[in-house]
Amino acid sequence: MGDDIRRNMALFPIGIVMKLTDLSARQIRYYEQHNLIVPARTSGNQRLFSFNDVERLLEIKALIEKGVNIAGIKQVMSPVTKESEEATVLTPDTESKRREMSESQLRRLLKQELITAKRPGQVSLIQGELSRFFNK
DNA sequence: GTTCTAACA
DNA sequence: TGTTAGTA
Repeated sequence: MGDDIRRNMALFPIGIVMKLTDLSARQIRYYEQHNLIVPARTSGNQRLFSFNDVERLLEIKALIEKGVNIAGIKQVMSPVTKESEEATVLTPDTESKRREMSESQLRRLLKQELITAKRPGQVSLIQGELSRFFNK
């Protein structure tokens, strides 16, 4: 994937990201403090977001709207890793690798369900279930 | 005019 | 989370 460089290119300032994601600057900065996103900085210390950052913010927004708190989002979203592929490949222990695989698959499934679930009647149920795992 | 950090009548 | 203050 040589296209990654484009998606990771830091391009827009927070003002544009606000319109793109419909999130407040306060929220965007807050999510950064919790390492949900790691935008680049200009020499003047101003944030520069990439397409990847915007996508992550949109996922975060979707989860927030589902009633998931920061703690929950941290567990559902994969941490900001740039060479996650390498880390996985370099794992020599086959067993631990399998365990990590199933865990990441679980996270992906859960995230998909959270973002997909759109039925009003089930949202509250999902929120209730999530609180058992994430609220602590 | 925009963004940044820190803080709260 | 909003919002305001004082800068850069």
